[in-house]
Amino acid sequence: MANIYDVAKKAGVSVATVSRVINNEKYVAPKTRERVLKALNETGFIPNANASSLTKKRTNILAVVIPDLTNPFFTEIIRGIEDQAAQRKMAVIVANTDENPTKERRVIRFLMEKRVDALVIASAARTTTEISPLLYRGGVPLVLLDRQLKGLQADLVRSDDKGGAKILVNYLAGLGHRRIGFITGKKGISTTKSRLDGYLDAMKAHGLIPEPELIVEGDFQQKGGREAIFKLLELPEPPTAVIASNNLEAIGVLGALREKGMDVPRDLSLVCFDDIELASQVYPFLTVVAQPVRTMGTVAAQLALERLEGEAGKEREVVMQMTLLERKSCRKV
Amino acid sequence: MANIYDVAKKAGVSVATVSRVINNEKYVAPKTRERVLKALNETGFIPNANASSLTKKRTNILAVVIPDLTNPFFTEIIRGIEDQAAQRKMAVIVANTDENPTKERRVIRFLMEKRVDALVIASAARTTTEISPLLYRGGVPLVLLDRQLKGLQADLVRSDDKGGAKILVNYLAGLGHRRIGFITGKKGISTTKSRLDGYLDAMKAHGLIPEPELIVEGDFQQKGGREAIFKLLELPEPPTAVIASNNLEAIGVLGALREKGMDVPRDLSLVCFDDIELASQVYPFLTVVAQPVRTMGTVAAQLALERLEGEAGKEREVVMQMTLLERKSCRKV
DNA sequence: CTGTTAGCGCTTTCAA
DNA sequence: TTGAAAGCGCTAACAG
Repeated sequence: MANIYDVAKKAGVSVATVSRVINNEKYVAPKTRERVLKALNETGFIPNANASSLTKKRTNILAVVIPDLTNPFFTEIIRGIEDQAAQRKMAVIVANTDENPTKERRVIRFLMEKRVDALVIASAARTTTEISPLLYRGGVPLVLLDRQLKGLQADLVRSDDKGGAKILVNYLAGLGHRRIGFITGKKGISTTKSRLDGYLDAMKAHGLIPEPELIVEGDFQQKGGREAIFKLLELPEPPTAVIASNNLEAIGVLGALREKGMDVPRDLSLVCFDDIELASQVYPFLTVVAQPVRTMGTVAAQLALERLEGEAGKEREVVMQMTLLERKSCRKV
Repeated sequence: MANIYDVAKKAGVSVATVSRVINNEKYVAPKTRERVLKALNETGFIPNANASSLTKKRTNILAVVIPDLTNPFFTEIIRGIEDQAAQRKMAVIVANTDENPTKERRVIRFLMEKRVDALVIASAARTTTEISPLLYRGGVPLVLLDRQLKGLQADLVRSDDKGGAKILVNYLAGLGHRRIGFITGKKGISTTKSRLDGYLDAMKAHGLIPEPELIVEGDFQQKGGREAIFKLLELPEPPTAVIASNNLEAIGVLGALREKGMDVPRDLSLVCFDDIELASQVYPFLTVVAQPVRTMGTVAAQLALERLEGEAGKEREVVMQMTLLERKSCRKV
């Protein structure tokens, strides 16, 4: 492949001039520019961004690290990030960690080695120490998305998880449910805790004792939802309603219930966090509390890019409100 | 940030030695290695991959370019690609083009500048010329996914679109439908044409004249499906069944129908290409022909990486079979 | 306006 | 087993 010297030779100028043309600098005589442009075309030159980033100390990459690429919650967020990045001429690259902290470490390491300019991450890590040394050393603008990492000095964009849980409990209690089961998220993730806390608070506020047996651990995946609901159904006195800590868990529940020949909402009421837009358009079924996903993406990207452009100062936290989308997965009791 | 010289100084060795340790080469005395490792740690050194790729001429990046990150069809494929890439220690980065050829051009250009090692792409381009010069110049192993680009010398992994269309028509005809509408995909995309061709063939095979008015242009997006179904419903004699060229179009149709107070399948039977796994688990509704998405991803990655490892030879084409998933969106007539 | 030249951070001969 | 030094392809003073 042609390099800048080939182009320079062909155009009869120095590499500096070619560089100027490539980077659209002024102070190149129109005629010279033309000759260079011609040479550029003839050689089929494609600049080596790795070389240039070596001197420029900029890659123009905004990296997004998310735990599950097949969860529409995250892909919608990415759209928001892309919108914002495009405006600043930054390229977005996406990396997936599969909710796997080890994989996440590798991915982050990789991105740091590539010297990406900024990082937006919904972390699968349970403790700050799993990734923070890497992050600090990199010294890259960092925005935490959806999930907080305590002690990590970084901007944070999240939703009001506690509030969301309360909305859900209030809704179910309003329908007359008293035994409300709760499937938690993945252990160690901040949203898992907040959502559970919100559930506990709201239960108490309704005078309902949240019995430990009603709370089962999940993993933010279908599998966890599936296993959790089996446990709940085995209870001497099973819940009449269940809250899943995210959309995928709810789907796991639905699948398990179907196998058992049970019907939602006839035999059990079900709600969860996070919408699945496509599904709800196919058939508006699942009642959920939704987050303003796209906006969360935009805001996260904004924060990251502001830092890049030199905004110093203390880390900021942006909290979004959740909204109840009532559909048909619950019944009065 | 520390560079290799800082480490070398701290360890009291030359940069060459440090480089050897970083890259896990042999012929480093155990003692020396230890000292270097120590210095590596103390400095918090993170190698600059851009610098190393300059000399190594390898980035260890497999790039995936897809037209719609929110379409589960594509995200599932990515999973397959990731599986395969992980085995070869390649990192996967994903870029989204929004079905926009211009954006796609920019994205590809960007990836070529970054000198990614291989490219898997479901192209939004309508003509080869839109992107091929770029691709050829880059000289990068290239695998086309789902969508063919005629004249582009590249491996191809796709499904039997014509066959899928036939399955769908046969199914509907079997239910007694004779006026079967067809919403095409985005103009200029290979799958759009193949699916339409399959529809036409199959209709004829059933002795049904595929009237032009029954064929409406879509765009592989919800919007297109929505607009198309409005047109079909305005027909003097509307179809009793409709085939959408992909999952998102079908969802657009469903939304439009709901607004009109129409019910599927009571008032209209609906089928489409490509499954939406999550949705079908929430409520198994839409009857579709599905492609073995995950496998398509793995195969695509395999082909790409084989080329990278020197496999020369003529371009290969892998064709997958489609499967009918019968659910509840159709009725007998 | 243009060219020369010294890096950017790392790898890779080549000698020792 | 180790180090010196010449690149990899580009940018950024600096001088002219």
